Amino acid sequence: MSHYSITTPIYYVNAEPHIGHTYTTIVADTLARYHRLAGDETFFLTGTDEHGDKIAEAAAAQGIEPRLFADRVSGIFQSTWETLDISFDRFIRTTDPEHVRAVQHILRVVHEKGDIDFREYEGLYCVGCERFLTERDMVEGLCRDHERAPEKRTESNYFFKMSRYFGALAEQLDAHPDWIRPERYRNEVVAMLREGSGLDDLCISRPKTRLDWGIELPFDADYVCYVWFDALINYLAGLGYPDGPHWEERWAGVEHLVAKDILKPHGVFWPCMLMAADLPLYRHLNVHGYWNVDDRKISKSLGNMISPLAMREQYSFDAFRYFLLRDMSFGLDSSFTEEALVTRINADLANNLGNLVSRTLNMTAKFCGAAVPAPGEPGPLEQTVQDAAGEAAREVDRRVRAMELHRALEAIFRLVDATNKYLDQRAPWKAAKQEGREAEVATTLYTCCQALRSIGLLLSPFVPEAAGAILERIGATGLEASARLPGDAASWDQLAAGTATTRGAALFPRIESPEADA
RNA sequence: GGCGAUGUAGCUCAGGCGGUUAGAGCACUGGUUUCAUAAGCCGGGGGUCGCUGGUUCAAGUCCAGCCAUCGCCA
Repeated sequence: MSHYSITTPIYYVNAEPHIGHTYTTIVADTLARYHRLAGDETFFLTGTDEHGDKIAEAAAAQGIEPRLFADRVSGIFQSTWETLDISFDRFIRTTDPEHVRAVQHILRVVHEKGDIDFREYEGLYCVGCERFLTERDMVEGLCRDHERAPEKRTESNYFFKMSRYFGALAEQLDAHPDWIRPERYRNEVVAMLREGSGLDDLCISRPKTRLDWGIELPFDADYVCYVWFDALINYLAGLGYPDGPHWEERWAGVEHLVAKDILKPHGVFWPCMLMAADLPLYRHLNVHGYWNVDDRKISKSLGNMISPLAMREQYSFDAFRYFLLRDMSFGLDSSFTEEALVTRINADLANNLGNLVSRTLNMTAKFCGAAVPAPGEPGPLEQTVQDAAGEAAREVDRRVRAMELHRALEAIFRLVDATNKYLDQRAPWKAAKQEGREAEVATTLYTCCQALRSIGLLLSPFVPEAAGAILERIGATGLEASARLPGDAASWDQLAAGTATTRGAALFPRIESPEADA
């Protein structure tokens, strides 16, 4: 039994779920569902990141405790994913006791190893920002945000001596070219590690006098752990580290999924931390691009964040899922527009897939008594459909494992096209009007039902609800729970003749008014 | 300023180690069908493969320079 674990980043609770969070989560969900169907022992981890000054400030602005604020927003994330039927196995919060314990455990290990230093430094501190400023925070010596002069201050903090692992990290990147993928992001990390790129040891603490909303350092009660050293460890804690029953197997098969903005922490900090803690590295870091909306960056002020619940309300969540998975080339940026969404839904889901389901089941009802017909001997045309199913199954498997979900969907739709074409070639609506061609009609519709079985299985990780409906209508209810991919999607003669079929309403109705606004 | 990525039909993208008339989907368009969600199926138009120069018998495919866009770093 091979293990497969997939993680999303833990989402920072300073915003509610939008298209960016949703994309990452859907990709992870699709991968998790695929690997479960492929027979892997699968674990899907997501959650929320809740510490830090931004949350402390946001809570203060509302006059509530940080914990309460975090509870609220974290609750929104969790319930949103539940509403959307995201199949996560664990929703971890950085405020969970297990997480706190794991962070303190790693801190202790790395500290005892001598990889954490206490250093005093002097810098320019802005009282308004409550933090030290860097060059880029200042304009003509003044704080960019507060337009006041920062004051010189000294402070002491703990530093993770990360730089001592840069050599080993560079070797890892060299030895495993696809460890960080797509390649463009691997190249960026390689560049970060080159001499003179300015990457240095990592400050991992804040004095409690300045920030107390965090995890206390186990070796100094005056400090809390800061940002990445806290957040990244969720990946271990969520799998059961350090003393849960399965964390080692789960960890051995772990795949991280992140957007490109957090490449550095995941591509550099995290592997260095793991090496310092003498833990194995993750299997892959998979990096995707940004969704722009109407060709602009998403932002609170523009109000173009795109709520997944609103999309579900308006188009069905499967349709939205399909669009996101199909229209973004994994790794590249992509643009969301309502128009592109509607075009996709109509062209692929309504015209090709939905209509195929509809015409197949209508004719099965009309000509075969609403039951899977008993097929006769398959001819060469039937063979082309079966071949197309086999090819789709193989290609989907390859593409999913290479993180090319958009290409996997493309492959499934080649099977849909092949089936539509086959149906036209056989034209059972004509044959049904002629004497003595009943067997041919039965074979034709049986072949279409078989193709729908393959399509339904292959599609189920991508659009679970719609795929389940397809299988249900051809009398294979729940098949996706027990099937094995890719093999079962290519196997033929699996439908029992006589099983009742259902016509059902349009799976994906055409959307006629593209001017609708979300 | 340094490093890197990208630039292929109106749009979104494919095009392992260079080799017949450069591909797909969408969009557009001609035909056809009626089982079906006015969907399907058959056919068609449309590209100086960013620009310039070079290597080669042969280059979107290799090299150099330039332009544009973007990213990372400083």
